[in-house]
Amino acid sequence: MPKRLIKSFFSRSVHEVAPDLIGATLFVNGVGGRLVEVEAYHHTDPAAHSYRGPTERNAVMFGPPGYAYVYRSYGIHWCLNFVCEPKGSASAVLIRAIEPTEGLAAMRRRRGLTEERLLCSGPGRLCQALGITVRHNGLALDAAPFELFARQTDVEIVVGPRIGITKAAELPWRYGEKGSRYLSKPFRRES
DNA sequence: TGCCCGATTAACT
DNA sequence: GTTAATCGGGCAA
Repeated sequence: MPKRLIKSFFSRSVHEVAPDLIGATLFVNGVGGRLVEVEAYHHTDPAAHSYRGPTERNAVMFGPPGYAYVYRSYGIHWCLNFVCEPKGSASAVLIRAIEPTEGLAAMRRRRGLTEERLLCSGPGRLCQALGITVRHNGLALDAAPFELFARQTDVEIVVGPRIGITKAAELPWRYGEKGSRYLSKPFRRES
């Protein structure tokens, strides 16, 4: 029986939570799969939305851990984050890619695609496939429509610089499952 | 108020 | 490899 992730799981440093999320499973209304790629955003990090202090958009990041922070990216896409650390530290993990296992038909309908590998391989793509929008902003991760379970087997984790940012771009705060076909982009070294 | 640009994606060449 | 799509946050004026 898989172990459900509860709020205490998220009440730690983003740098501990992020690698621990690789191999965990996420479902939204029963649709989802294995997390294979995430990135850590710390409040002292110039690339983090919380870096310049609280605003209407990032308010959830300043609340307690174990909640979803959803924001619009490039005016088009939605991106899903998990708030971590003690309340007020305003740090979060961005979910970047999922290996789809449940609800493939619903994902294909939402994405208008048939190719499985591209269904959830990117932060905007996975939100579209799982039906995540701003309606999910601020919802608890241990209650419906979310279901989040710890990984049950060991995984090999690779680390690298984060994608698509200009500030603090050199920090190796991107985590992925070694060799996964569902990554948004390959990691430079997989050894 | 106006302007710039981003934790992106897909459709181009 | 390049670029358009599209919108709200953040900051200058």
